[in-house]
Formats: sequence, structure tokens, C-alpha cells
Amino acid sequence: MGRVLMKEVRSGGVGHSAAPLDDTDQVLLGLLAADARMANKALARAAGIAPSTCLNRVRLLRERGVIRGYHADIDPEAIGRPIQAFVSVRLRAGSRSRIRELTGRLAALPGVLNVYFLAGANDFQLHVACESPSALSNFVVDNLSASQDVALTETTLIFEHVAGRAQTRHTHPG
Amino acid sequence: MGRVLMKEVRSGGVGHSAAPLDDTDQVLLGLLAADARMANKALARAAGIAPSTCLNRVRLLRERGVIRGYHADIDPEAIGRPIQAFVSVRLRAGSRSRIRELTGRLAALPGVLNVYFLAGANDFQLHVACESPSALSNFVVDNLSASQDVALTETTLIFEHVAGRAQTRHTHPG
DNA sequence: TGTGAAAAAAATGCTCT
DNA sequence: AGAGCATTTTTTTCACA
Repeated sequence: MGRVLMKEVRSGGVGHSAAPLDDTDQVLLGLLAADARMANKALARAAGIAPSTCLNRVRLLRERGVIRGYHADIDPEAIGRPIQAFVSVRLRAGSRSRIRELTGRLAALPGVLNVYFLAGANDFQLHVACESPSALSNFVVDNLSASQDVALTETTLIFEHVAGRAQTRHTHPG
Repeated sequence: MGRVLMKEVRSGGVGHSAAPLDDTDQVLLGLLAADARMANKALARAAGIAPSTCLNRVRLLRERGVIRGYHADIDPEAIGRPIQAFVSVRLRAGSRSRIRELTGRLAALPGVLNVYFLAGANDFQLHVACESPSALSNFVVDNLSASQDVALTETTLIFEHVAGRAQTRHTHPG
């Protein structure tokens, strides 16, 4: 048959169908990134579609993995962790194969906000929030420096964190 | 100088009353961090309080600034920005007083996820998501290297990003 | 502060276009 | 795929312990 289903334009995803996002999807994503608790009704009105349609689209976006989840943004300071830092870590050559195991354990520790696997000299970078400077110091010493797998660490204090526009709003290229 | 940044955990902040968070609040924060769209009814049941009470507590948490907002977590890959990187930036000494203005402009650019003000050799670090390696290169050249205010940049590719437990779950300091 | 029940609003599912 | 409508569920308000 000459007829072909043209649904999947992009190749490659890991289990997401990759139907391209149209303008309406972009608007929905932008609005939900800015306020994940926006009522479906308001969302629909802002996007110019019916509530039922809106609900379907948002559900599809979540099922496809475009929306990975909805999270409350909690002020670390307000929960007793006013000190934030990046900790870059380089593993010893022989330990590099265990990087998944090591970072998995680290990611589960209280105060660890993010783990980034890096290209370059260091293997990964932790983003942590601590109760105090000394708690930060203890964290690094106890969980990293003490480990036989860690070659070196470099800790950089974060004075302030500003979320970029892309975190809360999506742009229409052009 | 340092006193401005680190002091507002419990004493009177900038309009947050700083009533300490009890166990119920901790539970609510943990649940909302994990799923910001959880229905108030379910939230209340999980926390062991009545829905109306739950609604009040969550409202207070938001008004106090403990909850800063609710955001959909969008997969950068799914919106055409599969390449992520950190770009560390050092300003020229004479430009350092304009750091707010400069980073403010950068934070508004498409693809800029976060801006971190740093202690140490570099002044700040950008977390960016780009369409391609060449787009990343262009971003750095056009927005940073070309600027008279920028002394140097250092770009590190991010292979993978893993959210820590603290992003989605809160722990009782034990 | 917390609760229960009533009123208001919203979400969801179905059918038709 | 999108929209309109009926049903179900949830949110929200308020008098009261």
C-alpha cells in the first residue's frame, strides 16, 4: 500500500513516541512550567482549546515523557538548609566503572539536590544544600573524601541561585 | 557582608513569619515536592488531617514562602534541547559591579535553565540546554565571549542529570 | 488549630462532529 | 483531533467544638 502512517517524525527516543510538539503543546508546557497547579479550565482557556481537549493533550504530554512530573519548589532556606554548594568529584581511575553505584548512593543522601555526570576532568558534580558551613564540610569529608574511590573534590559555595526563564517558560523559536 | 545571606532561617525574614515547621508540614512538603498535582483530598489523607485543614496548611506554607511555586518538570530533550552544559564565567574586575544586570539578561535567554552566583575564582555558572553542540558553541560565543565584561568562560558538557532525593522528598534531620 | 458538612467549581468520560 | 454536555469528584467556605 502506498499509504504510510506519518506519526513519528523523530527517531531514537527511549520509549517515547516523538510526535513533534505543535504550538498548542508549547503553550501548555510553558504555562505548566510556570504554574503546575493551574486549573485545567484556565489552562484550556489560555491555550484556546476546550477543557476536555486540554486534559487529553496534557495527559499525552505526560505519557510521552515530555512532562516528567510536577514538583513543588521548596525554599531550602526555609527547611533549614541555607548553605548551597557545588562539589566536583574526580574518581580514581579504577573506580570509574562503579560511578553509577557511587552516585546513586550519593543522590539518595539528604541535602543532595542534583547529580550531574560531566565530560572533562571531573567525573561528576553534586549540588547540595546544607544546614551550615560545617555541615557542608562534614558532608564532603564523610561522604566523599573518606571514600577510597574518590581521587579529589572541589567545593564551590553558591551565593545565590536564580532560575532561568527556561525553567518556567518556553519560548517559541523566532 | 556575609550576614545578609545566612541569617534568616528562624528569625523574622522578609515577610515570612518563621514559625517552625512541624512534622505534618514536613510530610506535606515531601508529598508536594514529589507530586505537586496531588489532590488536596489525597494529600490530607496521607498526612492524617482533614482536607480543609490540609488546604489551610498548604496555603500558609505558600504564603510564608516555604513553597515558592509549583512547576512542571519538562524533559529538555523532548523540546529539542538535548545538549546540556555548565558554563562558568569570570568577569573582568571592572565589570563585577554589573553582575546583576549581566546575569539578569542571561537568565532571560532561551535555554538558560539556571544561574548560580559562586564563591571562588569564577563569578557565576550558567546551566544551559541547547539544540546541538554547535548551538551551545554559538551561545557561549555570542552571549559571553563576545562581551567586553567577560574575562573567561569554561564550558563543561553534562552527560546526564539525576535529581537527588532532596528534590522530591524531605528528610527529618535524624 | 482543627473539623465536618454544604455549596461552588472543576475534572472526567462519552458521544458527536 | 476537537468540542459540548452530564456525571462524578474535588475544592473551598463557614459555623462550630
